[in-house]
Amino acid sequence: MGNIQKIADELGLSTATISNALSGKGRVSAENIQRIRARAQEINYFPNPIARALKTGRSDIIGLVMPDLTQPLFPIFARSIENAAEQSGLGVLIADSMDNPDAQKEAIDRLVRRGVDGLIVIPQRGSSVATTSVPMAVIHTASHPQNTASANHFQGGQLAAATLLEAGHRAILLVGFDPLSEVQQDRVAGMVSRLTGQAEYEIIWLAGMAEGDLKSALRRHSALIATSDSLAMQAMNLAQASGLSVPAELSIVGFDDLPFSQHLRPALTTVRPDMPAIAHHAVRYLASSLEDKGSSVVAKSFDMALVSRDSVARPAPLSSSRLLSRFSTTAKSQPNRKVKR
Amino acid sequence: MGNIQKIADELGLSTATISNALSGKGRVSAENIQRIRARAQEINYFPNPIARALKTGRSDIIGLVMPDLTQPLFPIFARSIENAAEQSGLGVLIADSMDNPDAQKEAIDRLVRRGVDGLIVIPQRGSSVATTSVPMAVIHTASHPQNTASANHFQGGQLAAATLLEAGHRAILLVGFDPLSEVQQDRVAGMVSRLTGQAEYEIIWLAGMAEGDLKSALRRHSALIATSDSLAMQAMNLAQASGLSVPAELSIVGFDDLPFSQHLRPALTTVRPDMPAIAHHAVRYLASSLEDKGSSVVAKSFDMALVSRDSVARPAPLSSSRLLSRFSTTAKSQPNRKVKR
DNA sequence: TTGTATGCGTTATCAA
DNA sequence: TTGATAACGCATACAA
Repeated sequence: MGNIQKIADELGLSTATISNALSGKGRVSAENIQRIRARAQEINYFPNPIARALKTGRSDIIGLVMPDLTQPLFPIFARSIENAAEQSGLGVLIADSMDNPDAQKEAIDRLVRRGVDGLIVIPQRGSSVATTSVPMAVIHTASHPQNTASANHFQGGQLAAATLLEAGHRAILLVGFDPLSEVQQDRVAGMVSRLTGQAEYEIIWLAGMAEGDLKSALRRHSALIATSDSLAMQAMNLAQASGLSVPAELSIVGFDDLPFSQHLRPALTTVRPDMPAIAHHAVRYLASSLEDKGSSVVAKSFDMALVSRDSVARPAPLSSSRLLSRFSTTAKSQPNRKVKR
Repeated sequence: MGNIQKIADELGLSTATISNALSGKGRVSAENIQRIRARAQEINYFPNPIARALKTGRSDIIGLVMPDLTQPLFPIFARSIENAAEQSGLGVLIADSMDNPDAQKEAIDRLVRRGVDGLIVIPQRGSSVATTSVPMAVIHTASHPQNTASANHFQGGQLAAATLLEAGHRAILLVGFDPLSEVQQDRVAGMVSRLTGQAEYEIIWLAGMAEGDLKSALRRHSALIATSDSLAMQAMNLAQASGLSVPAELSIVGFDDLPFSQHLRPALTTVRPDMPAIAHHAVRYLASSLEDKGSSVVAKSFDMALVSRDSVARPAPLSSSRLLSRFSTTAKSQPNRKVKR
């Protein structure tokens, strides 16, 4: 590996000609293009990206900021983004925003100071992102004003609800974690929109809630949709621990299709975001913002898909084991508190 | 944000003086240092990292190559590495090596061509890493010649085994996935070393094996150690599905402390690698290789720690429910096939 | 079609 | 203590 000067000297040409031949931009004789390309191959020459960046003002590196690299969804994001970016000749610099808005701002600044051309940001729950000096694609929810690429969480919620409806369920528990999360809100809103008038439902937010409350809520429904697979797993474990059979007595649908979901017992039916498409669109948006100032790529939301596995079944008839198990438990039967809105 | 020239003009000084004042290297009058620093603050000046990199030959960016960004362990790695790198003023560029040695080589090359100063590589199962033109820290196992920082998988295996021994178990199943994985081999070797002469054990590799085999093996032991939490989860699910109570009838210990492990029922007792320490050491090694040629930092292995949760109990006495449940199952009782070595 | 010259922003050498 | 200047490797405007 040498530099452009070396090739120029070896071939008795000027650096300009080498540069032109290699980039294909300038007009160079076919013969020289041949020789130059061949020589570059031989010495395994690649243009120094730093020098090029200094000259062109573009580093061809984008930054990826995520709330918490520890989240199980992160690898799926990261991989899709890295692949999409690589296809566009872009490198990906990562930063952990530590689940904290100040740290998020800090992380963004660090990346910008490092000279990234653009940013892909997955914001914290409920936070907005300060604008920056470089173009930014934010992956959030369709309802968020800053959003450029997202899963269609609302449609995903509808899909989950429809699945349960079709299986015959008429009393469905909707389990979220944090009502401040716009993603979770959108998912729940989708579920509600599909369920209204078709089935009874109850919404329960787990953040800061006693486990016993979920436990008793479980017994009042024949099916449950959780806003994430992690939540679904917790609910499944709790249900099974308290003697409820899944899916015979309780059907469960999750969200995200996390890696462990297929290994659950029963394997979890879940709603999966189209990460490759989302990542690709976010990267395309950035790339286009870098070319021309009037970024022609518009915000977009990608439909979610049902991954049908084993955690959904038809509800048990009322006279079945479900009732028996109800009586056998010590949990006091409570009046149904349906939440409608 | 401007450049060094701008400050020089505004203050009527030369760029050299500005540079010296800001870096603290050259000798500049205390008064001018004051003025220059103040002005830099005001206009929010930061040195252009690209220009600096071109001049110094260092980008202050390191590359992180992982087998499969989709692995649940990745986020834990990535976060620790990013934090450690940031502390040393280094950025982290990621590349996905797609669980495929060719792609791994490809990923490394891409990163090097992008101008990273060094690399942190977590190699594929069983693969080695070709040497590169930049320093490289590999995170593997202590027994691997290229290793620079690793969890002490052998000691972790011993720790898991000791835990079970202390609880009184004397028939222990060792569950791995892929015998080609050196990490898994080291962990199992540690278990075996601690168990030999103290208890009966059997080793089972799940890759390409029928589920029924694991199922029947489960019934022949009072406890199980899996080489990863994912495996532990699968085993736990299988055990519970076939009527074995955990931990009353089967104790389980996992590895890695993946995020979902605390949400399992029962919460999984597991052996956790000290990721922050490993990451810190790998980064320190790289940083030191960048300073001086004779990298003074030496390879190191970090002890693993037991995370004690609810999946381990004393074994049930022979006359207890364990035997009852044995008789109640259709699984044909098999002669014990103990594997020793 | 090819070559010369300049500049991107910084650091470093050397002279003042 | 400070300043003029060169150099890092490349891309490009312009001259030949």
